Amino acid sequence: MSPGGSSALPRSVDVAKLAGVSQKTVSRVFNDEPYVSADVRRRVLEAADQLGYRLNNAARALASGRTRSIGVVALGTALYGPASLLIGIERAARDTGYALRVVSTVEGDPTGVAGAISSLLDQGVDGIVISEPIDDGPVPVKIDVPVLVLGAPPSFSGPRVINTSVHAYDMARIATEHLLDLGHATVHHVAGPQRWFASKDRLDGWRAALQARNAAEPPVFEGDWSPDSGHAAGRQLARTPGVTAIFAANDDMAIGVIRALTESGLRVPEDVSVVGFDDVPVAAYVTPPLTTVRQPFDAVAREGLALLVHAIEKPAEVVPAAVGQPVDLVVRASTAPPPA
Amino acid sequence: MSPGGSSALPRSVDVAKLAGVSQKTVSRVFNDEPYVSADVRRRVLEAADQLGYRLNNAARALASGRTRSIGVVALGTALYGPASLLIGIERAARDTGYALRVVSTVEGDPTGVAGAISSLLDQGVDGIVISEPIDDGPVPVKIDVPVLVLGAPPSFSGPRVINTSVHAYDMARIATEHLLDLGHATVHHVAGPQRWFASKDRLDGWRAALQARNAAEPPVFEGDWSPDSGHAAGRQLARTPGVTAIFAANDDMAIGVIRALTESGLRVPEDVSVVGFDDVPVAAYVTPPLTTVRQPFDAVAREGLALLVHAIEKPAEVVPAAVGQPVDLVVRASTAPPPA
DNA sequence: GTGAAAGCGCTAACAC
DNA sequence: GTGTTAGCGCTTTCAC
Repeated sequence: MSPGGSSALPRSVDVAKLAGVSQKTVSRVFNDEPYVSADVRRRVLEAADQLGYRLNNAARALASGRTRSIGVVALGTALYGPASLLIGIERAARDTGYALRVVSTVEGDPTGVAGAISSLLDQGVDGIVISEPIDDGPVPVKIDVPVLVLGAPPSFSGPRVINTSVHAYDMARIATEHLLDLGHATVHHVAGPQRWFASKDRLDGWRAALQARNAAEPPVFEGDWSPDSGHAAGRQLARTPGVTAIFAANDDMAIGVIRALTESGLRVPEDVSVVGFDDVPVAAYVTPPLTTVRQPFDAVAREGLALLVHAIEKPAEVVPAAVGQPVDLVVRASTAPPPA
Repeated sequence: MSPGGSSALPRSVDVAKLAGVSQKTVSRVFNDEPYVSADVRRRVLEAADQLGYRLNNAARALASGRTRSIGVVALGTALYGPASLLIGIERAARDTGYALRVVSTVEGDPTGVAGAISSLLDQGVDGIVISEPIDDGPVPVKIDVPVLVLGAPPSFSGPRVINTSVHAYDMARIATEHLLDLGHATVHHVAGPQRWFASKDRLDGWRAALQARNAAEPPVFEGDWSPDSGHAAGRQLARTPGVTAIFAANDDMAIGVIRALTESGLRVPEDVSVVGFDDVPVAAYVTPPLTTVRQPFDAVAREGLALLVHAIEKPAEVVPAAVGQPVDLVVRASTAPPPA
């Protein structure tokens, strides 16, 4: 073996030499630029293949000033909603040709979202997605790339911020109306943590539905998305007279609520109806099968990413508004008319 | 506004100028190199802060040949196990100071894992993590960085491949033995897709437990991790005489199985015991609360990442073997002795 | 259609 | 302790 022999990775000059063209031509081929003859293109590709050449992304980023990657601020949780959304973002990003850098906000980290954004900016990204945002106070970071906020009301604003909503508000409203339509006098709500915009949205939707029907607004229970917190709320609700309908802000809490009701001797849906939110895979297989709301994570991610890429690639143009995505109420067996 | 005025991002020379030092000194400060006087360090930091300076990661990567990022090949699914593992990886990576690039293998993509790895290599990573690997055939990519395979037997091998196991084999064995210990003559198994190494491991553990006790090995049902597939298996099992104990390869399928049994008029656990795998959050709140196996995702990710970083930073040294992480059998109410 | 030269913003190796 | 000099491997600009 010659010293340093075959270990060094080939560079575009090596490909150029082998193909008998200039280095610039290799660059043209790898960037799909026009004005390269079919013959030259083929020769370059062949040489590259033979050498095992890969474009050096760092050099490309340095020279062009663009990283071709998007940063995601995710939540460090395996909750069905956030996890599904992250997958949708990954898929959508790949389709647009952007790579993904992911940072999670840590529970209890004082720097929160701002720290995550700062870290992404350090890494170098052309745009940022804030997925399932939580209200973390102001974000004191100078952000010089477009930001997409997925699923939040426009409270998170700025010069280059794009907001899309997952229509959680409408969905919560529809879920609540479903219960009202069945004849329930009012609907109790087990909310998520109020720092999450998703929780606020659902709370507001629930409230709006009650107000539109002049239904009394009972006190809200605030859970933490866990079945455990749903269970705790359910135990209290079971002791509260007149509770016939409950809307939980996610399926896990709904399942906890149902268990607590059942343990207290109440039947679901004969005595109390329960609606969840998310349509987790097991929702159809718990007892009773859960009426819930299905969110179009993939479509939301795809629409949002398209807008973000637009903002990245055409900074001068105005970003079109998000259309929003339709949602489904999935009626199963956990809801029924109130007891006579 | 002066044209092009304040929009350009500051570079390290700008900081150097402002602080009255050389550009190299700025570099030293930002890389925590020794031999910088406290006074100079402070001045540089102040100047940087004033200008809003950030190190340009692309330039750094180009000059140093290291990207300080790790690529993850994830599965494009919100399944609890894979999602939890991904979060664990993100957390562990952040603690080691590496950034994360994520690519998912797409269902039905012919390039599969190889394509994902290739994409990461294009993006530029110092190491690769293959999380929850599936058997995707050979990987015909020349990989010049260390690779960590999380949770697979060493079938995925190569010069710089590190294997760690989540001890799924042992866990499956313990789960099966739990049922045998309760007095069941044998245990039926609802497996995951056999392309997943995780499924194979669990299947092998189950089989080993049966063989060690000379229990008959009933035919295996292969599901796809979904409650739906568990439900289908459960319907068949309900019709099969002599079924008193079932081990499902994940909780979702276990929940589907339980529902099918219940629909067929069988009681869990009085007539049939069911064990799941994962300990999803709702496991304690379904009916009956599910006996299952809890996996130490965070510890597994942390151990694996530590080994990977070791391999990245000390290429010459031998990577120590993975110790493996302890696991828990969580006994709840879905298991009991067989009917008399 | 293709090529030559310049430079992106850093780190590496060495000098002082 | 600090500064100087060369690149890292591309893209950009402009010439032909």
